[in-house]
Amino acid sequence: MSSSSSLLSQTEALLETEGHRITATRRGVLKAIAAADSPLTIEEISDRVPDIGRATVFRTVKLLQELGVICRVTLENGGIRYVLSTSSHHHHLICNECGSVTEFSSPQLDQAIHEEAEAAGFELSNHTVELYGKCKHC
Amino acid sequence: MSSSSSLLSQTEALLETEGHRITATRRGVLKAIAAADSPLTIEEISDRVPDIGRATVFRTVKLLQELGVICRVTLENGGIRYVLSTSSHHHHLICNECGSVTEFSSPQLDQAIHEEAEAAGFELSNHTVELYGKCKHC
DNA sequence: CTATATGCAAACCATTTGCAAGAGA
DNA sequence: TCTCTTGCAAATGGTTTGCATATAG
Repeated sequence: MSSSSSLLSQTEALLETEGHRITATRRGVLKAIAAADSPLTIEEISDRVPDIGRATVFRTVKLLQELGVICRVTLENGGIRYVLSTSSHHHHLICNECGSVTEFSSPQLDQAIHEEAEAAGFELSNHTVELYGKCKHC
Repeated sequence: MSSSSSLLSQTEALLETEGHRITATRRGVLKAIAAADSPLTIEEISDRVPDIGRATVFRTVKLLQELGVICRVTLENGGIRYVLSTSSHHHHLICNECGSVTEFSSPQLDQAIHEEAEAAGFELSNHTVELYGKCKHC
């Protein structure tokens, strides 16, 4: 389908813009994350690209994160996982049972956040919202 | 003032209820966190209670977290810090400059969150909202 | 008195780093 | 060709664990 290939080419363009090289390794790691239906730990990513060294997986994940292609998800128990950022701005619904993560965006929510920040004299640069619970399948 | 002493006695009651002992160590760690005006890393907590072994600081922080007396704050760069949970439900304004953390609560925000969860058929157990930026003092 | 909590040091484990070889542009 | 990237292995550093001792109840 076109969405995944556009993700790849978007990322390649981004890499180029930022002065990084387009390599099979980077494509591989990105594809592994994109193919998963839930956020992966570093170890899980590593398992999906056995030919790539662990150190490189760490380096690549950090790079993709800096580029905003993937984002870090903190689970309720503190565990760290990575998912594709499908939309530029969104929040997460994280299921404690099956570990699935659903993205959503809510202008209403964001408005409340901006109002709150303004009321506190806070200059907002970013924000995260994570909802934990049980998804409709569990 | 009475608020800090009530925190202490509340915590002691909680410890007792959950079958844990009230010790000078636990009081010390709690006081150290309570006295700080911004969230502390494990190391910073440890520095403030030099007589308590690092391993015990880890154990105590984990315990206080389980009891809901303190909560973990994830910084934008991934760093982990701990603050007192002064109110049962709140969110955080985290300053990237000075590291200060301000708590706030917003019924409006929480309502938007609940609506969003409901719309997704999600059974909410918990949620976190972290706003990153620059506080009014910076 | 008995079970829990603590300190210390060793063990663990995820992540980072240095360096030489490999690969993109 | 020249620089960026990767793999490997070693170093690192934060966190956990085992066990003997101390202490709350």
